[in-house]
Amino acid sequence: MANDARDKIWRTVGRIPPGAVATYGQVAKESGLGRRARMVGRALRALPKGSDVPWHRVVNARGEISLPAGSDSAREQRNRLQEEGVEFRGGRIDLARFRWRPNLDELLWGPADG
DNA sequence: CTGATGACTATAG
DNA sequence: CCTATAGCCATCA
Repeated sequence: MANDARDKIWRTVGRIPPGAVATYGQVAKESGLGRRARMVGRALRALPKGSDVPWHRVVNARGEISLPAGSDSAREQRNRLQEEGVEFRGGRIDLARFRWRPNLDELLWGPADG
């Protein structure tokens, strides 16, 4: 169905470990969607209310929360990230330190064996 | 159908 | 740091 891309995105976001963040473009690429970064935002917006998907671990390419400043969702995202140990400096996250590296997961945990 | 919008990004100046 | 431009594409008016 037309929600294939959305499901892929949700699965990819679900793989982001606590304390790490990924960018929209990164999620798109990891999901095999190329440059459709906007689709990622669209998919996250469509998340059901009680979803387990860690949507808060997705930020824009500048390491900032891309939700409307001051919105409940933006505050929730920031709170959750800070609870996980992600640091904000001047409203930004240092992607060099907190960016999710799927490759590193494979190196440490193995490609798919779990 | 057209045109604007948006939880985006890369590049150029 | 900023703005402008171009690419991307589902969704809405």
